[in-house]
Amino acid sequence: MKEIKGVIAAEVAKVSGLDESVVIGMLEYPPNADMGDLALPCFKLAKSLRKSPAQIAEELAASLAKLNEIEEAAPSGGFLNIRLAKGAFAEHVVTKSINDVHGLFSSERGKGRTAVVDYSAPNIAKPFGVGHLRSTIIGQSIVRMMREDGFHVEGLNHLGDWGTQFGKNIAAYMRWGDEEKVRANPIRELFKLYVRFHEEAEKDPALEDEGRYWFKQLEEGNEEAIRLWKWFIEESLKAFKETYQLLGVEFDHYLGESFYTDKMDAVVNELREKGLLVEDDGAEVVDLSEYGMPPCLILKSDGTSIYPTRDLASAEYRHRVLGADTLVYVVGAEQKLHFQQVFKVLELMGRDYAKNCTHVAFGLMKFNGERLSTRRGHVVYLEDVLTKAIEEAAKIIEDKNPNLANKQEVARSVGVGAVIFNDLKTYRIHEVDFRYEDVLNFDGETGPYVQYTHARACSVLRKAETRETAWPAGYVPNEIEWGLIVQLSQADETLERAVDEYDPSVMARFILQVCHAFNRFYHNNPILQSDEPTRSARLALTDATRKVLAKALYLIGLDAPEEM
RNA sequence: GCGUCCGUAGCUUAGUGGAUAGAGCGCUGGCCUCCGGAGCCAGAGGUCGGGGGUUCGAAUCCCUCCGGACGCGCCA
Repeated sequence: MKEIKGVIAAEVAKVSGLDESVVIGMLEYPPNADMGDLALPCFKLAKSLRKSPAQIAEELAASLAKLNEIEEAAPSGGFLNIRLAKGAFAEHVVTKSINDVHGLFSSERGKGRTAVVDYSAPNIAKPFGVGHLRSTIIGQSIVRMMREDGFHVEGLNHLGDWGTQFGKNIAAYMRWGDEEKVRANPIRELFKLYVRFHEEAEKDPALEDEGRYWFKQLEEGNEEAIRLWKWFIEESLKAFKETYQLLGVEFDHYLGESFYTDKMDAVVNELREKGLLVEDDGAEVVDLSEYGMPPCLILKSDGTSIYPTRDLASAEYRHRVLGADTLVYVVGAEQKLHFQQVFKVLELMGRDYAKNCTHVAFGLMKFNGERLSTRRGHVVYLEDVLTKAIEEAAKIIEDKNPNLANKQEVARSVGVGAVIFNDLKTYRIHEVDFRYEDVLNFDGETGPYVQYTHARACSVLRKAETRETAWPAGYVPNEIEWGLIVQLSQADETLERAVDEYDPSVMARFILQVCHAFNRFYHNNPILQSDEPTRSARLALTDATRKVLAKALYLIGLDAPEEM
């Protein structure tokens, strides 16, 4: 669609004297399909051209009508409504979908650039709850979409593997821990010990000192402390990786907070040399009052570092070692101020990549309207949620398609897809209230629905018994076929907007639009029983839809089973 | 107190300067001798939180009030 908009805009630019890119931005889709395929509101042009909008629309209509790509251009109350030449456009879109679906989506805008995307970031020895789901799948989708757009992307998992909590973990394990239990169920067992530590510490405050003592031991290299800490990480990571595998999520780097312990001095020294550090209440901070922000804490009053320091060191590492010119952080909205501060400090340090740092914030996840609180032990394990969804999918498969070959694998794809899609279909800033009744409902605008649509297209093509499909030259689509083609043609604009806004929900909504259009087409137009050339055209359109859906589903992290 | 974000149908939401505010769930009623009914079609359901303003045009931009969430140094 970008291409055809360019052609139209060039012509409008020539006649009106406006900038071509401005005209492209003004082109919109009419609210009603019978008005046309594209529309240009001419009201804004009235002032500069000193003519009435209606007159401008009329004049533009006359010159646009001459273009081969346009069937009709009609002025209507200050709007210019444009109908595309359907046959040629359809052939172009369908052919591209079938033979070069990557090209349909992408013009590789990110070519030559490198981005590091930070997502998921669970805490070692803590539950991986539904709350972590958002960062994980939004991040994974952003990684895939940016790669599609031509970026070189390094996906990074910034594990919470350092801090005073590990002193508590060690202390708790030494008092009450059982190696076998931890091995069998590392996260749940370690978390149980952690919760117990807090409970007992209420009665016996001396425990807190014990926790602090063990963290100090850890920092000073006590062998036993380090051995346990490494073991907790190893066991936790094993468990996390199982979940990632279930979700189909991957990382290029696992770099925890501890990785930066020896890389922070350089940052602190540079800040000091540049005169950015000031003493405040015993701590050292960067004053940001000039920019309307509270100071950014760099060293605590006891001289130790804190998370902004770590984030500065890690940004440097991502830029220098990993070669990133673009840094993306998929982290909850509650940390917005923190990232604004860190990015501002990077700017004050003279880092030019500071302007390419983005905090991709998302809203809190609630469970049945309640806030989840790890400390209070109010967690919902993602593992349990996924298991439930997979069981539900298996039940429905048993009911609707009992002869399916690889039921287990498909149930996994569908169950996990339901959970992922339920989350990604909503604008990421909104809070999400996680409810089983919604997640386990497979009707309507859901993961199973879009996967089903893809499987259905595959089924038609299987029955057609043709390997190659192609749009018959000169075939002009009917209204319903056209509706689907117009949807497919918007793949390029969709990817660009989704990447620019770092928002997978843009892609999810595109998928729903394509699915609605395809199912409408499917119900109203016989494919296999049609005469030529209609049969070929409809098969090609089905093939095009299948290819577009498979790609788009991949971009938001869903599998696209051919049967389900 | 200051700052940021959110408020659209019973519920979940799309639309963020253009034409009659679109969907899904739930509810009511149709559609399988036909390519997969996890589907399709139709219906009921809306003071776009309230009020002011800017504009040819406002759900969208500005101001203000109300409701909710989240931040505002020694956790991350």
